Amino acid sequence: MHSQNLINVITDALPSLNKSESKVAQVILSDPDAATSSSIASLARKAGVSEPSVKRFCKRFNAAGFPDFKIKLAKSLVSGVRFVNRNVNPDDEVSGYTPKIFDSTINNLALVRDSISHSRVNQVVDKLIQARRIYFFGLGASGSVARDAENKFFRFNLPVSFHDDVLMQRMLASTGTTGDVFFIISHTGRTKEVVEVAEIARVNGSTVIGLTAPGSPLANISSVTLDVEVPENTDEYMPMTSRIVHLVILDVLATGVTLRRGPEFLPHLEKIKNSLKPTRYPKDG
Amino acid sequence: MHSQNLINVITDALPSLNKSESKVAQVILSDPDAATSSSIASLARKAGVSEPSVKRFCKRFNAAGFPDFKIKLAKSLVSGVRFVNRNVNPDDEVSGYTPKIFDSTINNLALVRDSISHSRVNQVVDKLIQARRIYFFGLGASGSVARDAENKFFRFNLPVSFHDDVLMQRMLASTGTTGDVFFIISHTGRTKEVVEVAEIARVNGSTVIGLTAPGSPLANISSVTLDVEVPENTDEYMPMTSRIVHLVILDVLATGVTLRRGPEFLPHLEKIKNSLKPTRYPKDG
DNA sequence: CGATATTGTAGTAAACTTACGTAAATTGTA
DNA sequence: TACAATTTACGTAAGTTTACTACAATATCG
Repeated sequence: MHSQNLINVITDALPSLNKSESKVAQVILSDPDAATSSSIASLARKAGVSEPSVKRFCKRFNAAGFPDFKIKLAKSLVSGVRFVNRNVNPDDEVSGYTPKIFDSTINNLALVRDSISHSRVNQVVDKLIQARRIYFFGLGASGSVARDAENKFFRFNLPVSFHDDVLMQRMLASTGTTGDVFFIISHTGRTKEVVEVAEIARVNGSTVIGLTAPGSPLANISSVTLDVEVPENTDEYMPMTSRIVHLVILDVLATGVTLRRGPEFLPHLEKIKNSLKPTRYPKDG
Repeated sequence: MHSQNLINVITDALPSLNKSESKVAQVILSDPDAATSSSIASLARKAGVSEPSVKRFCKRFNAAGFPDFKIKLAKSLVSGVRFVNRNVNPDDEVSGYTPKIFDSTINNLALVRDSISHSRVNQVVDKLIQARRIYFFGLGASGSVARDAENKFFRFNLPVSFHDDVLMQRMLASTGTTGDVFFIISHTGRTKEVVEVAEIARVNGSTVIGLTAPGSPLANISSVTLDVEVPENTDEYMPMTSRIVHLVILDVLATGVTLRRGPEFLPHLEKIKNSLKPTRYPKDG
């Protein structure tokens, strides 16, 4: 799950490590950056273990040896150091919480980037391409995501709308038929109203695409699900980043649709872009 | 200009290198990834120079020695190869464009994370704390950002609203007074209607916060500006990422306000969170 | 108590660095 | 232009650090 990023891999493996290995892990996790620039000897000393123990630790994580491990660690650090244990503290200054919030968002994006199913994305693009019309539904924060999606997808010359009103959603779902796509966005996938709307839509033969948490009621009832597993908000001060991930996934889908449409579709997009020119102050002015 | 990334730094320095140094540079640039996993000896052999020449090369680029250089190079490879020149191609498969879109978003977030002015953030948090009421305004894609902002900020027990209707925006701006904050979101900062609304608001003594491009008309007329400089969309297929950056900045601001409110404010947030429980299917069920 | 897994010791090989010397290039001078 | 002086570039070889391997010791568990 926490694939790719060495730091996360080590963190995940922590409970399964033996004594000296976990000593090494702790030293590395406490200051990964320092680890990349230290020798096997000094690291061993710091951890209170022997050099071969460090080497074994490296091998355990699929590195050829210590130098190779350091390289892999360094690579993880680029988007990694910042990943670990960077919650906002009540006494943080601006310079403290600002990067933390950016980093946590970046972290979640990277996780989803590495775990998202490409075949699912393809399936969803298929459905969107074939759609007679598309409805984007969401409540609360997901409503904004749905609204943004409408703003992206109307460009495809398709009847597209967004709704954040449960009653409208219900009514529209009940009028849907085969060929209609209901794209339902929900962080938890457990909001009853939302799940019910999805049920109604499916009963009437429409396609339901769920952008939501895997295993959730909404995911189970959808025709196709795009799974987004963003860690629960344990910290009171940390904002919810699933919205952002949802938006980026919609960007991906829009790109997929654009590419399927082929280059002859580009002039159309250009036309829409240019339509806004008269509303703007020119760049020199 | 090409700072940060070692590969770019080496490329830029190429003309100023002497014979053996440029031999080393060429070998490294031709396969940087291989360079990170080879010894100083094998690299020297490949380049047809001596080992100390390689070492001098490393020192020239501010590395302590060859191992240190390899670490730095490895880091560059992650943030370099990934971030640089990863536009979507018309013939990309899902597995091609999906990570590219994530990466470009991540890249822009990282850029803003490192360049955003903390004192500005602080100033804006000040204004928001002192606000009698807050209006979030945006059009098009920025409308969704404004809507999301409303969804975050209503939690602070303040009169907050969002509007994506120009006429409403104008009218509200004209009724604003001292103590009212108009938070205006715009990617370009050049949409005439939006700039006019900002003007109207300021004339009436309200505070205008602009979340927009630096140097833009909107930025110039705002009381405080949060500058977001996201590179122009040269590639037809690349989605606009400024929305995402805007959302994260609003997360930062909301966090700032929460922290200022202090720990006695947490129960209030908790109450709002709990209010949604009855609308959801429980986690086990 | 025996078997297995874990950890450390010591020796060795490899990798990296430093010091020094030679060659090449550059500059100044006649 | 020719030639010496000086600087710069480069390589050799020795020295030092670093990392690895094989094996022994210790701990752990049935």
